[in-house]
Amino acid sequence: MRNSEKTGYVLGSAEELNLQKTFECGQCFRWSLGENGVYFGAAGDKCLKIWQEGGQIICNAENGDISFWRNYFDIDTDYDDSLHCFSEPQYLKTCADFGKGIRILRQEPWEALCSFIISQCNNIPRIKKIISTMCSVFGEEIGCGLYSFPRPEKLAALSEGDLAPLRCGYRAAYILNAARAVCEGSLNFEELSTMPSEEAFAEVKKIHGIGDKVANCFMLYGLHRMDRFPIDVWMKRALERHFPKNYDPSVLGPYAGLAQQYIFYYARTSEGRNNFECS
DNA sequence: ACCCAGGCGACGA
DNA sequence: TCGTCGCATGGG
Repeated sequence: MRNSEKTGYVLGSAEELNLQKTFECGQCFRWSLGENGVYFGAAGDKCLKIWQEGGQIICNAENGDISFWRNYFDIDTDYDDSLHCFSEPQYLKTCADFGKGIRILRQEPWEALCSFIISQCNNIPRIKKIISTMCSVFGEEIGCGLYSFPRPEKLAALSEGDLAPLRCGYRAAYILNAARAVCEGSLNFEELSTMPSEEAFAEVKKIHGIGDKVANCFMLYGLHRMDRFPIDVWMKRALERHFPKNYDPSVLGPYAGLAQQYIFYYARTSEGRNNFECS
């Protein structure tokens, strides 16, 4: 599996893992496109460089922890298995074809929860900026010029005033509250990951500042619960315009979350006034 | 000036 | 259970 050039490892094919779509579909906020088509970014306290060479995706992990990244990119899941669920309506099929190569990243639970608390009533470039500042101010250096995502223990000890440099407004109180809930044990990621989906959903929503949308995003991206179907303003518009009235996404079964990602990405890309990146 | 952004909680009907 | 509002900030 070892690539002949540099210290790169072959993660998979560009067919099954499309870097541009995966990083820019709105599920994660800490990846950037650098020189020569090389993406660099971080998850938790690990950084990575990753790029396409021919039909293959090659990565270079600073500490060589390849199993972490195979898990992160969900390499062992065959996404084609889900496609038969997305044959109707036609709009969904279009979205799924368009989004082929997107992978639902297995992000660290706290990072996903905190990121999507920040995302509420916010735009993607600004979400990225707030998270980047949060990491550089409260995280540790991890190489590549990047910083780790601050642990809840670190944030729980802070005051709202300490978060002022983030310029995240009213979300600061929600961040601190969630961090404290994690530290006190009232929000336990390991317990949540073993609970039935709806039960875990109700449990997460007990935290002040976490509603339907953030709870679903946390479960989909932070716990890899692929049945969750977050609905934001973009999804709402897409559902109103392109799906039957009172459409029930649970007909998408265990892959509803993946369908949601395809729809969100397609809606933003094809109908979007705003793009994903800063102008 | 006004509107919007991967929302949420409080409040009133 | 439903709609409406303020919340803090920045960009178009």
